[in-house]
Amino acid sequence: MDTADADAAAAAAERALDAAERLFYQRGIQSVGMDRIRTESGLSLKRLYQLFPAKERLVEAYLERRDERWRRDLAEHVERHEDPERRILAIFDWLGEWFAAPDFNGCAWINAYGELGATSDPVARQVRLHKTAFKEYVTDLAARADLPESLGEQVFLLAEGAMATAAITGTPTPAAQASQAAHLLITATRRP
Amino acid sequence: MDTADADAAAAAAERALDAAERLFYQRGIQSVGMDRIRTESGLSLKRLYQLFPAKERLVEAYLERRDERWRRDLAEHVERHEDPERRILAIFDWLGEWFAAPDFNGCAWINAYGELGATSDPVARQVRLHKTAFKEYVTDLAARADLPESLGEQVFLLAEGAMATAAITGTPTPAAQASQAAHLLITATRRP
DNA sequence: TATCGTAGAGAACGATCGTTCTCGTGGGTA
DNA sequence: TACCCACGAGAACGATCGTTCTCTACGATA
Repeated sequence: MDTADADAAAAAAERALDAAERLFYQRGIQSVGMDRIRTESGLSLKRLYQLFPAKERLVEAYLERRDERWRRDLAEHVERHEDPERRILAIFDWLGEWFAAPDFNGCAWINAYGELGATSDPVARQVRLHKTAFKEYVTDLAARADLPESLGEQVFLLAEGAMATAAITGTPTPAAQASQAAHLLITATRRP
Repeated sequence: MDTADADAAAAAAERALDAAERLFYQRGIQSVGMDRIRTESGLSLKRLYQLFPAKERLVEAYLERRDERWRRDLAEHVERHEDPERRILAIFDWLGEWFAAPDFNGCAWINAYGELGATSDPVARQVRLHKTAFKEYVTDLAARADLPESLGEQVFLLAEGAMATAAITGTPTPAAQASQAAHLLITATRRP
């Protein structure tokens, strides 16, 4: 049946992406071979290359799927709050929980850019897409709180700095520090 | 003569590090082979391995030498200003000039951590050393401006976010945005 | 001048990696 | 039942990379 084939392919792609995400995020992209992904996913190498004709495509798909989930999870957390200003600060609560998770290993896109941004245009493009989407989400939250776009951009920079620093230092404290800074910026910007 | 040998070795190491820095910073570490560094430096492979017994050592030395120069250049720029608060903002002027340079390719340490932080302890250590030194410099500037350590940490996060974002977007604007945020934080923190 | 040690140029080695190919098997169809 | 094809397992291939080895030439010393 045609739809059964499509279902099987989709399920196999999910399994491939699950393994790829676990390995790429934890150990970096270049240090994980396709053989390892085959072992971890249980798929044959032939099937893997049918689904993703090159490793680069698998990397793209990994970043794309993670982007959707990452931004969805963030939005779900943020929208548990009603107050528009509180929603901005909720970003940093969520980041703090993420930083403290045992498998936290920094921002997947900052890492991927550091690793392949200079050599792979598709990867660089995927990173830019994610970061502009995240920045737009933050400036959107600012606009809904009657705050200028400039504040959204500043909060975005704080979030980026917190992610980079939490990865390198291995502590979740940058989230709280960035939250305090965002709070100060909001109150300083609120009434000019 | 003994000292002549030492001088020659030091000069050769400089040439190796010059080539390594140019190539590693621009194209990433893993995508540059030792053969390329040999060609670019004009040194023989044997001499290269006498000076740096493994590629990892050359990477360490690259990060270490760049750290010294980066922080020295920053300090020289900052200390052209007398006012302690102005000195903090001068960080972002310097970052803005750096971001606009034609060969800017992000923060060498954030990039190196994304590429090798998970697989190379010496590299991860070198990145942590650089970032803690930079953070201490910023909090020191804050202390000299009678501002709390928390402000220094917030300014540090803004600088990190600006570096990561300038790399990914390819524009120098994050420096100005971070500078505005730092200015707001300073005035909001100055009188409680 | 004859010799010895050193250094450079580049071949060679062993490992790894992305990708493709071969082989064997099992299930669906006439 | 006999045939065919699609798939999985894993070997194989070609390229690359870090590192070492070989060979040759040269310069200092007795």
